[in-house]
Amino acid sequence: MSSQKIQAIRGMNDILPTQTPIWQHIETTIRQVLHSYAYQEIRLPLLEATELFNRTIGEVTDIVEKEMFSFTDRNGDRLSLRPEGTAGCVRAGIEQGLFYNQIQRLWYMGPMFRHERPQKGRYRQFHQIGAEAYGLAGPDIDAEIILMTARFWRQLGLNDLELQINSLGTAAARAAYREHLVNYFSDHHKQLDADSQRRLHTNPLRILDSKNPDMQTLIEGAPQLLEHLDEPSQTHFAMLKQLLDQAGVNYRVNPRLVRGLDYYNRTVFEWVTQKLGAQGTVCAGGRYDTLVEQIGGRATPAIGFAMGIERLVLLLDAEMPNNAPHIYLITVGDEGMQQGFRLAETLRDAIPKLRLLTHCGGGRFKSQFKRADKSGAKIALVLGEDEVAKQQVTVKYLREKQPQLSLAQSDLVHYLKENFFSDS
RNA sequence: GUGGGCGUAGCUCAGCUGGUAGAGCUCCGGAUUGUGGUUCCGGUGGUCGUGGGUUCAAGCCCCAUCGCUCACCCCA
Repeated sequence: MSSQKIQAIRGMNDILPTQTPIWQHIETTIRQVLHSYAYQEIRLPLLEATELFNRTIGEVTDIVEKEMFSFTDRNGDRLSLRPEGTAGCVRAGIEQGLFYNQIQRLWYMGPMFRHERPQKGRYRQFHQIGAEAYGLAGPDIDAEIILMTARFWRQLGLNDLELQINSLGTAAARAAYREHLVNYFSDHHKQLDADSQRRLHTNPLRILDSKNPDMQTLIEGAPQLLEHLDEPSQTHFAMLKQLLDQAGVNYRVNPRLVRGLDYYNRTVFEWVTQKLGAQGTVCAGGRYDTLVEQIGGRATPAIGFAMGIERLVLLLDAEMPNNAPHIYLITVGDEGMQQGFRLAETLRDAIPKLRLLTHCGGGRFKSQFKRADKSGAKIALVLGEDEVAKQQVTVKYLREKQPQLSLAQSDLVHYLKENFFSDS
């Protein structure tokens, strides 16, 4: 590779035709489930004022300073490519009055951008599908959201994801717990690794997430958030678990499941897999009752989640739906080509579901049949000199032992409908 | 930002102690003048990521640099 060759931006991937069928399959499946819960699509800009993200995640300086795609436009405004969907959704909801004494169940889908070092399942442009419910404070909507995600995996045929849930309580309860935790880890300061000593000052809850094996016994002994929950949060969490139990959804309460940002409260959940290396979270969600107010709206309870499509693609890679054409049309000579085009358009008019690939570029029968085979088509239609002269078409089966046959061109639509598309 | 692994044909990769660049797949053509998939034969395709150095000689050794990848950090 010459260094002058123009390449894609690091961490931004081309999704090639071999991959798009699985993307389409995931998108349509998830969309269908979202509609079955009566969630409504919202489409939002990819670009927002940097200030919007500063307000929501501003307390974590690393994210704002290093991990967003931000720039100054010609007017001198600071803009950022959206690193996630919630901030823009909340902004739009406030701006358009969607939250004013209203309940909203919304979903979105699209690319997000994070300026991080790429690794497996983690890219600079990645794609999320998310859903958010506004205006509901109770555990019932938490359960609805989680049940909906469980249905996604059933519909997609993913059965080895684990649901982990936890409650972070209220901000006040968490602040109190945070003090307990800091005291505990400070007492064992010498056992903390360098990263965790830093976290002690920046985000002590994150120490619980440490991957360092040497830290695990210390973490086991740490005070647990669930034991320091305020009473209403305990009730809320208990009811959520009851609703999940009733629905037959399995889960594991993971007391160490925390969030990097402060605006989360009460319910948090993740669907995780062991199959994707270090990036095992396929879907993550939680309640953020203070976020709307934080961005400048009236206090509005909210819960939402987002899932990474790339990770679903990695998990579902083996089972690609078949998008091969049904029919490959072979023609020889100018007359054949002309009749072929007319015939092809007639077929597409008559059978909208038909995937018909018309040979282009000329060539002899042999090479055209080779391409017909490679295309994956079930049937080759042949229009050579003989057929043209008789207004016929030859039907040859490429995948099964059946003698080829010749039909009048005018009978072809009937023949195909009869044998392959009886329902259309 | 930090650390490991890897850059050789469109793809997957081999290349010994430094001695003229290889295979499989793909693609094109032929065996078969209107019939694919199996088989056989032939062909196209390379600045060995890039730049420098050592050497009679570098894909291989040394330095630098770019890229990919996995992990750490972070995780909205």
